[in-house]
Amino acid sequence: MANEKKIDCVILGLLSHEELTGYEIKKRMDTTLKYFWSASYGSIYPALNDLVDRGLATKREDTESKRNKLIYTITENGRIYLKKWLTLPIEKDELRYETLLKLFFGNEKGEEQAMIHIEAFEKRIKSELPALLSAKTILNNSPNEDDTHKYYLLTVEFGIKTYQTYLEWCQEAKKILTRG
Amino acid sequence: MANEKKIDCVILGLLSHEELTGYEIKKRMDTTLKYFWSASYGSIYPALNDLVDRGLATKREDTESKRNKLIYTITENGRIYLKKWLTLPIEKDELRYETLLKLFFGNEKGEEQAMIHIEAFEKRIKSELPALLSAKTILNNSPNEDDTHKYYLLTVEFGIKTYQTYLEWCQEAKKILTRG
DNA sequence: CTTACCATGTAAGGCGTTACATGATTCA
DNA sequence: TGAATCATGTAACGCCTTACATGGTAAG
Repeated sequence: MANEKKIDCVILGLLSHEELTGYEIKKRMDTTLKYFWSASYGSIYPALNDLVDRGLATKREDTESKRNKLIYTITENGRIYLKKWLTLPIEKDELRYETLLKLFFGNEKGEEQAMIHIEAFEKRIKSELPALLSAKTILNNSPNEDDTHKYYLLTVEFGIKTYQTYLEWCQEAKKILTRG
Repeated sequence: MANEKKIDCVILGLLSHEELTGYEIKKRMDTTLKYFWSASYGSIYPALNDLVDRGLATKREDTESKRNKLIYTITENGRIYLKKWLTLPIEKDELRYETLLKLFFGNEKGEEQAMIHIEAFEKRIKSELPALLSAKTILNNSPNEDDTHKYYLLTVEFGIKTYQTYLEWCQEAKKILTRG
């Protein structure tokens, strides 16, 4: 019962909110979860079939749509599995920023090059922040019966706060670079 | 010439500062770099031998120490390789926080469980922050000839700022959880 | 004298991405 | 009618961690 694969848990988590196709799961990953998690089709589709095999989800064809959709639903066992995982302590929070790695060794190429990386970073963060801010507005204006929005808000708030701090750091970093 | 493996670049970066053994490289990873990068012996030792095979580093036995040390030195080609990598645009900055994942699906187990995860996160951050703060003090009081300390400071500053923000978020998150 | 740490490595296996392969539908 | 998007999947491959294996040295 140990060794819960993260990909299984994310998918079950998403399915605990609503029925979804593999394609839709990928979309959630790329929008809602992308600030703290990611996954590719190459891991999602096999995982979905695996979940069905283990009785944690069921699969059915969508008859209403014209498209060849396969809709996945979480089962009672799937919900139990998810809940169990949720109570386990966090194994790993990992941050892997190539930007910081290159800055750390920045003396080898000098200030100009370091500045380029900082500015690229700043640009990316600035471009992603609006989506988070609008998500917050939407969530605050649409409370829902179950508390899903509240928990979603927790992660959005994390994103906003850290991204704003990243931008402050960019200013500070440029100052450190150009002084001395 | 493309497809620079990150592990090679980190090692070359560390070697660009000073000669090191594989064991010492691992130590740097676990202290200095751990806030934004990590690697295990299982990737470090093979990578080191590979770097030697490709002429990017040299290996020699330490005759002075009583221990069986293998000291690695970056070569001129290694330095060229490193510099080249430093000029390439960042491919990926990745954050993968299981804490946020579990909070996102938190409604399934409720407030109490979510609170446990937030407090565990808070505790971890609080325990790691002092090392960053003391690193900053040390770096500010020991400027060096080459600018390595300045670039190191950039990443330390990033760590301090984000960790402090994480702690602020913890307070905010608890408020969001217990209200409404 | 034994615990902690120094020190180097390998093998198996897990996990995941990338690239490929295919085809339907919607929209301009 | 052609591009974008919807939609599902597989195969190859890469990269890394975990666990194992081994032994020396320093310190209490």
